[in-house]
Amino acid sequence: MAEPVAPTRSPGRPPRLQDVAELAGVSLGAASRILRGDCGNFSEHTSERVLAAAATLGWRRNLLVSGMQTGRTRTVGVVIPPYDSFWIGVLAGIHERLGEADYLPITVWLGDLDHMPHFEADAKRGMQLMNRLLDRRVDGLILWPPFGLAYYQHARELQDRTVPVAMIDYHSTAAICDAVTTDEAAATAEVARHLHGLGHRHVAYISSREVASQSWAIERRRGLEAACRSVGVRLVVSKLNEAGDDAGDVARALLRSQPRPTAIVTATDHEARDVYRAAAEAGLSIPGDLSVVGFADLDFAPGMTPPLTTVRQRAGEIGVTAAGMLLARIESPLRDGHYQDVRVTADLVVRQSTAPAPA
Amino acid sequence: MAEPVAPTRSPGRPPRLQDVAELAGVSLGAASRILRGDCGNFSEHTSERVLAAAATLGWRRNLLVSGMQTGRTRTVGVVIPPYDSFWIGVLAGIHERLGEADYLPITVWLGDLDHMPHFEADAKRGMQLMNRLLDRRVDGLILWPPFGLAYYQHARELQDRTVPVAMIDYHSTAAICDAVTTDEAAATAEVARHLHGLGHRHVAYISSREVASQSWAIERRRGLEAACRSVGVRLVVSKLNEAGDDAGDVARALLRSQPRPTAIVTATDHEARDVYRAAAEAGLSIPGDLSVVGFADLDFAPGMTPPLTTVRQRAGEIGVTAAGMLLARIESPLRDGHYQDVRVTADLVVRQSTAPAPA
DNA sequence: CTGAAAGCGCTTACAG
DNA sequence: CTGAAAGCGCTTACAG
Repeated sequence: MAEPVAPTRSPGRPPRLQDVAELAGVSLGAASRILRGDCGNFSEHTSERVLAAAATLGWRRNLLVSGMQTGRTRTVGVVIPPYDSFWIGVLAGIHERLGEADYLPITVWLGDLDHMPHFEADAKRGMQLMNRLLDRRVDGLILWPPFGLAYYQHARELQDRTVPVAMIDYHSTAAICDAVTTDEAAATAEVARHLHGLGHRHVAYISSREVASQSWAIERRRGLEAACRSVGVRLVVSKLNEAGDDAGDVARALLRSQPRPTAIVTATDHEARDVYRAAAEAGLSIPGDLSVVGFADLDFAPGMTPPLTTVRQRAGEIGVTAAGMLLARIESPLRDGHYQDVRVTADLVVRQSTAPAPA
Repeated sequence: MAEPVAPTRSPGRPPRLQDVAELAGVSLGAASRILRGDCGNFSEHTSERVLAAAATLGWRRNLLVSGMQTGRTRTVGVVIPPYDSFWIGVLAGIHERLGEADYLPITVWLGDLDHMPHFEADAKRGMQLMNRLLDRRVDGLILWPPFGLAYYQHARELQDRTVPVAMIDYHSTAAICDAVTTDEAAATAEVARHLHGLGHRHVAYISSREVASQSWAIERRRGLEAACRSVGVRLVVSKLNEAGDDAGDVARALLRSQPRPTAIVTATDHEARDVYRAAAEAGLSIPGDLSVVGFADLDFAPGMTPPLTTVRQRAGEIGVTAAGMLLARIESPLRDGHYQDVRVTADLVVRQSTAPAPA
């Protein structure tokens, strides 16, 4: 590959359909129909001339115009935080599925890999972001739950601009839109069985902030409670504070409690990291003195010391599914009340942070 | 936050400007001007009535239309692989800067956190992706180098559709577009000084694939060569194969070589991981027997055992800078040949993978 | 200070 | 089988 040369800026504007039609010697309307494949009744000769003319001039459809005319932009707004590898995986799945269908996602990011945005603090900004998407006439929206809830709360103010929505990781009893969630019940049952099988009878769970938009957190905790009860494991639950920033403190407190749990399960791998740190401070070895189970299988989990046993959420599949559901909804909008609610399997990945309970 | 209710679908279409004008009792043109802030010569009374009418109806500008009319969509195409935390950071910076300017990035992803795309294999697909962006009339493009090169190589076929481009991590001697790169010379000099100070005199460097689009890889290797020469450290360079997948083999070979280097520097933190593995296999301890320096400071670097000494690239700043340059170029297009070439500082982060050279 | 009219680049009934 | 015309929802000279 040789160094390319800066292109000599060609003076003209992009070619218009008019130019193509003239070059091919047909009317504007004919050219339009032929180029959209609606060539039903044109002679092959004509079709070919038009196609050739378009190729010669380098003409390409102006999607802004067709968007305006047809009301469809083949574009989907996505509001999701690029917070960790789970969400990046979801985003990748969305891009993959939408790309196949020749749709383009338009993503609005908040925060980054270091900072999970705390949406509750700033619902107004959320609406601004969604409006920027709606102003571009996206055909649908894939939303992170805090935005999803804001969207529906402001549905009135949105007036006639509402579009189909798919939410990720939010399960609503009120069925307000299509949703994809992880099968929390099955996943937590696997965790409970795994720990029980290793002889653990006294387990602690560090839950996340359990705010309304985090329905997964509530489901995950309840799932684990039910599963532990059914296999006969005692479970002590702690919840993080409103800010969700005290996992370290919670872990330290747990490790000082008497009797000390022989295993700790955390809402996500993030908190498992804090447990590792607290255990090191307390001079406890993992998994010798303490077993740890995370959730999500984030990218750093296999590299932890020891590698973390965790539940792998299928991020890509979740993204693909959400995009697919939204696409279906865009095609056939609104059969009210028949929203889909898909559960995606998660898989327990046993690594070295779990071992038989100390005697 | 109570469970929201599904909105009763309002029957109408979104309000048009016409509706606003009628409600306010002014002409279409007047309403248009007032709502775009071009209210130069309208009575305050009139302005207020129009604004009120728009608010009442929930009218919002249709950006497809203004895009078509003005030729500006306030949208930027971004083609970048979400491959690791460096690129995610770049993406976050782009979103931040573009958002401030009320522009929206439209990103086309290839690959995901697990798979770095190998673009060279599929330039045709690359052009397709860029065309999908151009068809939506993006005002500019921020490109990953392999795409940037393809873009300029196909500039002819793009005809009059070219838009301003900013490239990340590509430095061209031919100055074909604005570019942001890391200050490789300064960064590698810091690495050389650090190792020299610890007494290392025989160092190995594992370079990346040095294909044309990876100009950073070439610069990084040359920078380190020059820096080592100037401080008096012997440097042995190995390059990865075309596929870039043999870092483990290269590391193992290096550790068997005689005399064995006392330190290994790698093109990125990814290869440093392979070195850790190879060292473990060979029964060598880091940093006791071998010091290791990575590059990028990816998210997993601080969590490695031992935590990796590496050069932190300022991903967010790189993204912000690229977006800013592109925005400037969109405002005042094309003062040919005066492309900017910004170097962003990188910072050596000393952790526990480097120590004095064994005697 | 404000309105009527042409136009952005297409699509889509409707005629022939 | 193909063309002339109206229209999508606005913006923007150009008149008054």
